[in-house]
Amino acid sequence: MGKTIRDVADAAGVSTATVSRVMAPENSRPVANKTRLRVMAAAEKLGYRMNHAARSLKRRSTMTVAVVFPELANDFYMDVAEGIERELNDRGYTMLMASSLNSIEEEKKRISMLADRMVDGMLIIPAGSRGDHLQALANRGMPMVLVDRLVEGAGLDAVTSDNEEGTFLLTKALLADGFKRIAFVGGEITLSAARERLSGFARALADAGIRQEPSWICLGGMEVEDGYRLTRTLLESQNPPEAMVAVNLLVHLGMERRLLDMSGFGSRGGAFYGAAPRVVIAGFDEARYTPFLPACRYTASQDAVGMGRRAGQRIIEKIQEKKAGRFESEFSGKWTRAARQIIRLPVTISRSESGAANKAAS
Amino acid sequence: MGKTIRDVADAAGVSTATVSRVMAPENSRPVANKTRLRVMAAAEKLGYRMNHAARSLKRRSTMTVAVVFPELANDFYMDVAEGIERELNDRGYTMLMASSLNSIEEEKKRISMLADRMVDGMLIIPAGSRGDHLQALANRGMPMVLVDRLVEGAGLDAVTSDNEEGTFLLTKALLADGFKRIAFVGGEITLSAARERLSGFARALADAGIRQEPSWICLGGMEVEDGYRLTRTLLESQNPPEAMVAVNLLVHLGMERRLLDMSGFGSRGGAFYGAAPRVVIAGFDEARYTPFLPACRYTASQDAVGMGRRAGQRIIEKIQEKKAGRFESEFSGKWTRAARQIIRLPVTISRSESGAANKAAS
DNA sequence: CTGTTAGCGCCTTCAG
DNA sequence: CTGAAGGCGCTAACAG
Repeated sequence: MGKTIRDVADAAGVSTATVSRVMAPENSRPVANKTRLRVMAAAEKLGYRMNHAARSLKRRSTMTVAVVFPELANDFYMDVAEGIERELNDRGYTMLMASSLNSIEEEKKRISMLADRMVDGMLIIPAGSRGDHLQALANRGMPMVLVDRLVEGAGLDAVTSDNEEGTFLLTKALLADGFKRIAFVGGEITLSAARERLSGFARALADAGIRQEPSWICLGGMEVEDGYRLTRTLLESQNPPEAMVAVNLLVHLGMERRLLDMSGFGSRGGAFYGAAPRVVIAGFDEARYTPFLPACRYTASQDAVGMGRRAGQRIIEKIQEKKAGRFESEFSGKWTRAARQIIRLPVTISRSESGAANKAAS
Repeated sequence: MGKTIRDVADAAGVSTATVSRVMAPENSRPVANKTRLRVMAAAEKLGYRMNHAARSLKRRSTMTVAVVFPELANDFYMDVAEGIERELNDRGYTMLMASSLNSIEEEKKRISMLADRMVDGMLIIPAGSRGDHLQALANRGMPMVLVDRLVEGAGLDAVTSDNEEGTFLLTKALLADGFKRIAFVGGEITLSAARERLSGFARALADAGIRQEPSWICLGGMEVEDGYRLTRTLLESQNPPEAMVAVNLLVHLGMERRLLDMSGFGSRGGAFYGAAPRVVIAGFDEARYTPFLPACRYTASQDAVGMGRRAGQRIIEKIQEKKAGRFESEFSGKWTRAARQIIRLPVTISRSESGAANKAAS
């Protein structure tokens, strides 16, 4: 069976308290160097492994942070995840990941299950725009920070991108290229990121003194299918645009897919995108395959890994603030809650160098 | 502070033992229905939440399974992850995910850290082909099953795809289309999946009575860059092939990317892939963007989610076998280790309906 | 600097 | 069917 701290203590000829102090240098009294070495040797020899359940029970802390994603199979989120994991690991924490399957109900379940597991804090990419359950948990003392998306009701910390600026730059770039008839495609308007992106789009048009054509604001959804559906409506209308801004990469994919289908390849072959309306797309997010999206002209990319790292840092800060706060409150009864903090990371825009229709058009 | 089982017991006028039995119906003595209801009501009213650390300490089981991936930002693995998570959740387990960053050293660290956390079992997609550390942990009693990739030294259970059959079918399809000069591109030969795929390729050629041209076996790596690099060598050789089988999707992407560059778009424009050698690719794995890969003609797709579910089932089986086994051994001193089990899921092959070069060529 | 002691919250025999 | 009692392995006072 597993060796315990008792075994090590006996083997080293010290008390369990001393072993404990050696095993937890961070927040413990100092131990004489000689003793420490003796203990460590004994532990090594016995193959002693800490029992984290016992430690957690006593310390009321698991050194674990839960991260809830709307879905796992998503390039952007997984880059964020890599960032979070690195940051957390660097600081001695473990990451617990879960998926809410894009459902608020699932999100609630997962979150309460994770809370029961005594995670020290939570990083959430909300599945929806309602955040009462999150707020409630946070108010009951769970350190929490939102990632990528904000939520209604203004209490929670967050780290996200400067979405508004992203679409602003994207749209400006299209305008600079001479496009005037520009549409905005996709966007679950209940999601903060979508609203912000639409807003940046509108601002760029306004800046250029261009009136928004209502039929070119094609909201509705953040998935591949949505881009596919909306693009058809848009391009088959009386009044099609000559350029489109995609709310995210999935919608962008759907749009490209529609263009591909409209080009008539499925039935009769021909030049690539030849028979399709010549439309250019500027899109949010980037991936290894964006060079192959023929209509893609500009991309705005977020620093996903950076976002993860930043979120990791922030949640650890909050966990430690809480620990300190608890100490304070036991001591003096005071507990000053820190102000809400929303961190926005810059996005970088770049021209797609290898899009096909793109090049053929220029 | 958190309510304890004691509070509930008092509120319901019963003993803590009874509350405990109500909270853990699975493996406990029966409780009178009236009492049960009273206890549940009290728990509800107090907002009682189980302390899992305490339960784990006592039960020596955390109802947690760790999953170690070589990397998180990978479509295929994350589909597997979704499958695992669903299965685990359905059975009351929690998934702990970690990334080995494609490094065996990191893998070792993560695994021993996770083992310390008292996970009940582990699902591993090995970072490399050496598995001594895995084997060792398994021998010390940790339930473990490999996913996607096998490992040297033949002790560990696994669930993976029928890789050999996948490339066999892919290659056969190309042959049926009349291609005879077929290359195999990419593959870290230390990884079982790569070896198996190469083997399927070779078998298809042999079946067709075609001699393998050594210079068309372009091994080396599983990443985008590898496909990019290898394709150049291959196509600029004296003796280029007319079709290529890609070992996986990342390599495939790199290959397409090279074709794109060789088509001369970067510098002079022209028809899509027009100036590039006309080559067709058959690749392993599929994604939402494969329709946009111009040279792609066939794909062999694995059931990633199914693989995850199967792996989840298998590890739970092993965890329960172990529990039963422990009981046995206390009783009679016997512990029959079950035979090794390797589960192979079928792959399905399909023609890429919308590849561009593809269509133009036909 | 080190040892003694008293639990953390829950489960599980063993009695009743 | 239910209650009483003794830990699981570790930590955090409090003494020495």
